[in-house]
Amino acid sequence: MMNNREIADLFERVSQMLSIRGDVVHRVLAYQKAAEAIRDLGRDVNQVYAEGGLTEIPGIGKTLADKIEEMLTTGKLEFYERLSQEIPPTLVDLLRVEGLGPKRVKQVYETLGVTTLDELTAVAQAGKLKDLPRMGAKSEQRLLAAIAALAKHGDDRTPIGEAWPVAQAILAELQTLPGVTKTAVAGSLRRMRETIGDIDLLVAADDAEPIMEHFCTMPQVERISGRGPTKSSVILLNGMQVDLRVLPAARWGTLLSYFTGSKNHNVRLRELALKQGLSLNEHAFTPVNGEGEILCDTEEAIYAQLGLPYIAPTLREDRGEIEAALAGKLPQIIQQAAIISDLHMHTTWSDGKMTILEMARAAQASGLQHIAITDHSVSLGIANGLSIERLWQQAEEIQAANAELGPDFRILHGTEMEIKADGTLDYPDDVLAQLDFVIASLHTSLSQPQEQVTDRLLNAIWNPHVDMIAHPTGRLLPDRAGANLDMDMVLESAAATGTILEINANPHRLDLRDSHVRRAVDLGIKLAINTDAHHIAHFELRHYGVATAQRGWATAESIINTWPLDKLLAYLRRNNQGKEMAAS
DNA sequence: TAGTAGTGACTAACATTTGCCCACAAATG
Repeated sequence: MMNNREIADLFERVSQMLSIRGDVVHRVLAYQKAAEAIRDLGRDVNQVYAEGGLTEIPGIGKTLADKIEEMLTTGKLEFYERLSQEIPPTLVDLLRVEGLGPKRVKQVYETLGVTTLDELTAVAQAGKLKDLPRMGAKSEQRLLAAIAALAKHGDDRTPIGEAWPVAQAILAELQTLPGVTKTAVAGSLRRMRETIGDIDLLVAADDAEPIMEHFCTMPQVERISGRGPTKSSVILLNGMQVDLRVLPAARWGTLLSYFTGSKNHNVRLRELALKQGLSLNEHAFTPVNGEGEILCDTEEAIYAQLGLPYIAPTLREDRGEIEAALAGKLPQIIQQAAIISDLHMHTTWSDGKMTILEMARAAQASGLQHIAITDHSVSLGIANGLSIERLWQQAEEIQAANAELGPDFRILHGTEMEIKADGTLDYPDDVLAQLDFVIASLHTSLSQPQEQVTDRLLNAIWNPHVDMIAHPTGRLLPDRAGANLDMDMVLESAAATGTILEINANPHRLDLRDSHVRRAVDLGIKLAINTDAHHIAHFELRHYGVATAQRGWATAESIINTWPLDKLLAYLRRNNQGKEMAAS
């Protein structure tokens, strides 16, 4: 049985093979779009197929639905096998080389018989590339350098938590240069995607040259991959690519909008502009037949010109936000300022680095009104999980801390309890009943078969005392995929029981991920944005979680961290009673 | 290829910068 990722990967591959073959762009795009749609579906494609709903997925018509059916039922795709006879699938690897596109790949395949990266390296070293039409010695050397760079750094996307600080540091430096009036992060980093391909930076200044010069000669630059009057691109020593664009401040809005993307969102905006007889680019709106640029110094002005309400960067993925904006149905997405609690954190009682009081004081100082202390449970020995006896000792310390902090702040006593490999929970019900907030989590045996690991999670969800499931899949970006959960069942059960699902704000987790958040919101599931802090410094990671919630179109009402304490406690009480009644 | 209109055919994605070779491919959102 193939899963979403496998089907998306195969469609992606087909799309690239078609582009090498030179097929019409619409066909290439259709497979590309289908790959994205399946990858970000937020549901198991097998389930959708079983319901007969494949063609309701945007971008999936009859032809592609048939192909998905073939893959799901036979595990293969005849079309791909046939295409492979014509275009060797290994050619797709060549596209990863910077500077090699579909046309060149086809050229080296047809003229030199090159099908792999190794063969490409060999012909380049032998000097056979430079004699091809429209190639030369420079191109050959460039390609060899690009192949070396690929081998050294790979082309994997970077987790946002690693890219963000790098971008902020460079931006802070550029900000100090003379003539710089504005700076911004753009691209997928501004849209807060969970992983980042490259860092896009913008600067407003009238004279770009000195800024480009400074940018290209920063000590952390390994090499310059492009340098022009308004746009430069460098590779850092850590392998990350950083692009910089410099334009005058009067064009800031169009520049920021263009560079923030997504590409598909931009295309949609430009289509809308064309319907008004205006061409939109990063410089301005320009009447298609005539003079008179319309400059936009803010993004708001662009959307206003197009007759749309402002669309936040975290929504700009062409996943229905344009249609929603046109219909006046954009969600009022959650804002970080609305958050008044953090319900998942650790202290020195288990594997945290700070005491209960230190965590509480820092949380209060950062504007929160209540928190839950949720140390690990007994069976997670590696994290010094709490025995029942120590749990009650901790309760006393929390009581004392609450007394000390006074009425304006409240510490809830909770736990992050193991869901053990056999599916049982780490504390008995009578213990859980005495806690303010019970989290259940998977940390071990994540690689169990889907049914088994899903059953473990469902058992926890249906327990009357379990209030929330933390980081449901247990994934770690970029390398650990997490448990192979049946998310449809997990989400349906959470909806049925009122069990809260966490959006873990740690940028290596962001779990639930955005597409699952979107689906959870549709199902009316309540969500929590928690930092899972092991140190007060980790409270600063909250914005990653907020952004993920925004990317899932979550409103404040869906996020329990915006609720006052009495509302939260009433919800938890009502839910526990509801589950108990359902169980009896 | 998808979508729409109508059962086979037609239309449909924007707009730029850079490098390098000499008219275009690749890369960017």
